[in-house]
Amino acid sequence: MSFKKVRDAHQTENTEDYLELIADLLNQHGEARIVDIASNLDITQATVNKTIKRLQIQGYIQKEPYRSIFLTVKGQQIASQSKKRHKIVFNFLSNMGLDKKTAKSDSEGIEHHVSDRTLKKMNKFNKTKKF
Amino acid sequence: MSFKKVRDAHQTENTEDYLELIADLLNQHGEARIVDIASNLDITQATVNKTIKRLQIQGYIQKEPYRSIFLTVKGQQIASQSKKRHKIVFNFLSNMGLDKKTAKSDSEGIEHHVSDRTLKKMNKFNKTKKF
DNA sequence: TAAAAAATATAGCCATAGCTATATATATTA
DNA sequence: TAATATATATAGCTATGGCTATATTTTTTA
Repeated sequence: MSFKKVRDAHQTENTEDYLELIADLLNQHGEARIVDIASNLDITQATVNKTIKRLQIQGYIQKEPYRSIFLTVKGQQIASQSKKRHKIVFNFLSNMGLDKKTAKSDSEGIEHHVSDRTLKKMNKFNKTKKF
Repeated sequence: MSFKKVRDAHQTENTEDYLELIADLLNQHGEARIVDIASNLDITQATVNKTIKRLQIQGYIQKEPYRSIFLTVKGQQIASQSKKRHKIVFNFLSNMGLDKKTAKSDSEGIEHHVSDRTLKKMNKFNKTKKF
């Protein structure tokens, strides 16, 4: 038994949640502000500020002080992969017959722990309704 | 969008991994030692020692210094619930047609993020091969 | 435009989970 | 039984992600 993969996933999980959300905010409102991220994630602005700083250092986002947030190419790639995975998992859960709320909430947790292999199966099922 | 549930799950995730593993070790070898947990989780004994102390303080395990580990009733309950969830998810992934290795690895990540509602659907599918 | 409100930033705190290095206790074996 | 090996414990470090309180900057509005 090895949980190393699970732990590694955790390291990137928060990053993926942020980047996916930032991409959504940029699409929906043209900008992503700390205050919006905070309210969406239900955490304080101070916490968001700190994480944003890390994401910036790690090269996922680009930002000037007191200005709103943009994704780097690296950040966009992660965000779009993440979004894609999220959609497949959400659709799969929905196709299983789960209500929207459950599918939404569970997919947010599960998306980070699904291998490409499993994702492919889910995707195939979404399209053909067969495994 | 709210990731609060995801974060709450994280808090208990490591706890569940430990308790499930300790239960397995107790079943298989009659005792659960720090050294075994460390090798199973692929982390150092020092880290295990620290976490074990937390689990003890939180009332999940019972332990004397330099002695092996036992689960409290509270710990046993968590371990068995966790094991049950894990099995359902693993079987579901297997039934989807995934190989054992993938099913094992993905189920370890997914088990902590699956709601009761989703679990029921998976269980039903495992039994009837239909949703 | 000046005052008030909102957003952002910073400092300092906590808990968790990793690590290495080292000390101590227990078990094994020569 | 004494020496060695193994297991456990502790100290001290890092990074992360929460928090509150407070400062600063930007935006809004009176």
